[in-house]
Amino acid sequence: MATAPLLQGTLDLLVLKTLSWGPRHGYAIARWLEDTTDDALQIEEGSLYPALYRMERRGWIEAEWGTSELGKRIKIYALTPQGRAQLRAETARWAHFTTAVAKVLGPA
Amino acid sequence: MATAPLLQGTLDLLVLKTLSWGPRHGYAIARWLEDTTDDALQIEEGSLYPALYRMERRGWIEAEWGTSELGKRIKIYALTPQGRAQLRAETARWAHFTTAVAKVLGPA
DNA sequence: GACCGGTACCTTGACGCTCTAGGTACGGCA
DNA sequence: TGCCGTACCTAGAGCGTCAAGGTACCGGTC
Repeated sequence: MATAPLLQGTLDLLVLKTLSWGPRHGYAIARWLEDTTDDALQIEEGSLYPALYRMERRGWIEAEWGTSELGKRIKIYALTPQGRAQLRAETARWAHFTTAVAKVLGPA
Repeated sequence: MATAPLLQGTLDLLVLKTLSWGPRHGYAIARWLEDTTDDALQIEEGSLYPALYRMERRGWIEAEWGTSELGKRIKIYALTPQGRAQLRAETARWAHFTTAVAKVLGPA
C-alpha cells in the first residue's frame, strides 16, 4: 500500500523478530512482515536479500537449503544465539529511540 | 550518553518539531533536542548543518542572521508554511511506521 | 600572556542501508 | 503460448548520517 520506505536500520530488527518465531525463508519473511503490518510495510527484495547476507555474515542467522511445499528451492534462515542477543539489543534500542522521539513530539 | 545513531530520515522530523515552537539557531536546536530527550539523542553537528541546508533548499525553513545574547553571530531558522505541512506529513508518517513496527514487535 | 573551554558556524569524505531495476528458474493455469 | 506467482539474486545509484577536521571569538584561569 503506502509503501513507505523503511527507516534505515529497522529492517534487521524486523527480520530478527520474524525469525524469533521460527525458521523461515526469505520470501516468507517478507510476506509475513507485510501481512502482519497490514501492508503498512513493504519489504523490497533488493533490501531484504542483502540484509539477510549481512546478518548471516555477522553470525546472527544461519541458512540452510530446503524445499518448499510448492517444490521450490528455498533458503531457510534460523536465528543463532548471537541473533537472539542482537534482537534483544535492537529491540531495546528501538524502544529507547522511540521514547526519545516521543518526548520531542509528545508535548504537541 | 548512549549516543545512539539516529535512524535515517528522523532528523528532519525532529528539527521541524523543534522549530514549531519558534525560531531557533542551529546550535540551540541541537541543545534543545538533547535536553528534551535527556541526552538520549545526540545531534551531531555534521548531521545537523547539512540537514538545515537541505531543508532550507526545500523551502521548509528560512534562515536569518542575527546575534545571540553572548554576542555571537547566529543563523536563526524559522518554519515556513511548507515546513509546517511537512511536519504534519512526517509526524503522520512516523506514527504510521511505529505502529507497524509495534505490530511486529507487539505479540512478544 | 598563554591557554582552555564554550559558543557557533561550516566542510569533506567515508560509510551504510535501502531502493530501483534488472535478471534467472520453475510450476500451474488459461 | 503466455502469464502469474514463487523464490532467489545482483549492480548501481541515491541519500542521510557520522567522524573528523576547521574557523572565529569570548571569558576565565594560571
